[in-house]
Amino acid sequence: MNPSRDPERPKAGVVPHRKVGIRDVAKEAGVGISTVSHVLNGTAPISQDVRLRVLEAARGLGYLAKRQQKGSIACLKTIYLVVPAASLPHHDMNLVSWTLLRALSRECEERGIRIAIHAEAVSLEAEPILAGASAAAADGIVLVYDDRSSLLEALAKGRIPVVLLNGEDPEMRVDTVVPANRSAGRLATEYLLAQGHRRILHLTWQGRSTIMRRLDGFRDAYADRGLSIDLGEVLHAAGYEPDHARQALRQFVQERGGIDGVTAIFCSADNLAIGALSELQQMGVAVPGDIAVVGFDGVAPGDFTTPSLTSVRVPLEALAVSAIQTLERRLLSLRSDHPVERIELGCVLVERESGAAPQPVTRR
Amino acid sequence: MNPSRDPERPKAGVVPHRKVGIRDVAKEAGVGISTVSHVLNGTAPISQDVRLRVLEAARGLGYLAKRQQKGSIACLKTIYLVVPAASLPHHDMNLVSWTLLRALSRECEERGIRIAIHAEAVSLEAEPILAGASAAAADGIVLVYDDRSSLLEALAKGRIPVVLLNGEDPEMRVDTVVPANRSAGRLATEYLLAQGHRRILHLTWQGRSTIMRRLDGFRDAYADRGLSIDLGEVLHAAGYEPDHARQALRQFVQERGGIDGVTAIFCSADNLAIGALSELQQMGVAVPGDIAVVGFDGVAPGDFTTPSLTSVRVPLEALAVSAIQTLERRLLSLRSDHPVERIELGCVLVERESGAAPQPVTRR
DNA sequence: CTGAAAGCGCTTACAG
DNA sequence: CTGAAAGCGCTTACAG
Repeated sequence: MNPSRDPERPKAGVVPHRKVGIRDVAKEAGVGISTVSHVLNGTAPISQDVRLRVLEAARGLGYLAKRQQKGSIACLKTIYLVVPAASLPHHDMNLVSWTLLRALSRECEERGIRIAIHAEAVSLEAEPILAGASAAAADGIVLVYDDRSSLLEALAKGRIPVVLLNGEDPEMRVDTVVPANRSAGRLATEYLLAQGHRRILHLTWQGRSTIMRRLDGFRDAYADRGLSIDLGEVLHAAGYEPDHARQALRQFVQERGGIDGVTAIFCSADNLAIGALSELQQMGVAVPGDIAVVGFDGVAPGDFTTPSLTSVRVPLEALAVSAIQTLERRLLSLRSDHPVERIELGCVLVERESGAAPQPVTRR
Repeated sequence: MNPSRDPERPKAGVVPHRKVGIRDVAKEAGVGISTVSHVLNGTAPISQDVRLRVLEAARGLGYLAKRQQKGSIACLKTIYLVVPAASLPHHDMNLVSWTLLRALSRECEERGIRIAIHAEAVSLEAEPILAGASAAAADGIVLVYDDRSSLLEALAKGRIPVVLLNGEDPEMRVDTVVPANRSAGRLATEYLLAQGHRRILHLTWQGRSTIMRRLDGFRDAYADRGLSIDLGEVLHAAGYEPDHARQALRQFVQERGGIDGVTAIFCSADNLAIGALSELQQMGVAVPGDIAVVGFDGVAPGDFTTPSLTSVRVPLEALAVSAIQTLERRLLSLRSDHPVERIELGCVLVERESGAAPQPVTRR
């Protein structure tokens, strides 16, 4: 109708909110300025029709989001970021960390939050962390990966709110934000089971609590279909790098005198999947023809490998945003007795070549 | 200093925000009105000292919370509340439901959100729910307890956002808010283990997925101390009422020809604990002298039983608030691809008489 | 780094 | 149920 509008495009992340106001929304929705106000505040009975039109416009223009954010910024000026240096070097795990940290810093930049980074001595200890956070006048601490119980215990006793990102606190002393690892592990496994695979190898490593949840999900999927978990097989690599996967797979084949009936491999990290793919290729095994491969992380671009890698995508951007929001909420309700929160964000399976069914069983 | 002030009392829930404004905060903090604005928006470099004073005042007066809420109200006008009628009658489970639903309706009232209740035919079916929500012009659906996979599947396909409260969706199709059952089950068990108990009976029933997580936590606690889970014992009652607990316990004693070395009972609901207490009393067993008893829910007043019941308190009010907030966030980010959220809220152990150590082992 | 004053955006009686 | 106009609260140059 109105030719001069380039209509609603929130575009996930790139919100162009130069200065959207209530008047823009009114114009967009074709109503009066006060009507918008009434809709937004529920201060007058508005017809369903107009109400939805206004909300639609407000959401589309990013006004709703803008208004939402306004309240929060207040209390969070500086965050103290604590990351084990050990998680930074190395291959793709690195890519995951890197993407997560970039998302975190982007979100902070957008909101004008300063980030102070904890310079780690040898390993992360509570005292220097708390001292550092204090010195940096930080309003909150974002702790990534390291979820040793003693560390969490000590940090929780400090006066600065802590959010643990990508780690687990089974004793719930600090707020936590993690991908729904267990649920996603199950999802990936079920994807393979639905294709008819029964003997699936779960290739993983034991370094991190969160990774073990993917194994839990692997087992869940079998249990859910009433299948014996003994049909599946769990193989622990010595680490999370492609070479570790190769070694583990090679040894497995050696010990069993072959692939031992396995028709699919579900890896707990893309890195491992990359290693598995190359080892399989070397063994002359066709993927996905002979063996299907599914990864986990979904950070690397899809055509990074041949065949392209079917993988579970972890919502790293959303995790970063959620961590900040959780910190904000905690700051907002300080001294009130709001319970500790654990937030899990769902992952989605990105279907590409490596995990495809040998023949189209499900559809056709 | 200022004699006319009745200082900050956010008082969890009963926020008396008649009309707190930026000027109230300024007066409270003893600064200019624009300084407050600058602190809240980060629009000028403010000294750490003044900044903290202002934030303190803003939080204390409930201004921060008020401002936070403002943004949200917009999109959520009506919620469609779906509760299995079967969960409403009966004893204490009832008390739990009742408290949860009251918290939900109080929160909605405070925010001017209308609640439309789904009138259930025989059992909850997706189609009539979606139709009813549409007819009620609801902006979102709050589904309580019922987490059958087929129901969630169908509801997730509707166009109205759904939040599942006190239920589980392992496949993560809808946003979920639950108490941290597993973590709390572990907490309660660890509390008993720390007192020296080794042979603990977990008295539960199999009706609900969320309740089974408390059993998981029971096992976690043993595993965490490197103790064999065989030391513990799991007893499934036929239902969640006190009588079911009594029956189950009686049968257990009969079969084993005694209490079989059990020195503590961890019940997955206060209701069961109440039944256990009365059965133990009838058997002439002293609580906590001979056997310690710990419940789960923490809704009933502490002196409801003799001895008073040590129990895990589930944060029902916070759960209700969180469910509404989750719905709001979903509405705010509609059409953007924000991942599905699962939120767990931590529970705390309320120590009273029934779970006390026979002799002070831990302290002294 | 802080505040007095001008100005703008949103809210709020009120009319239709 | 909707909008024009008055008014209030918060923000924003700007001075010190």
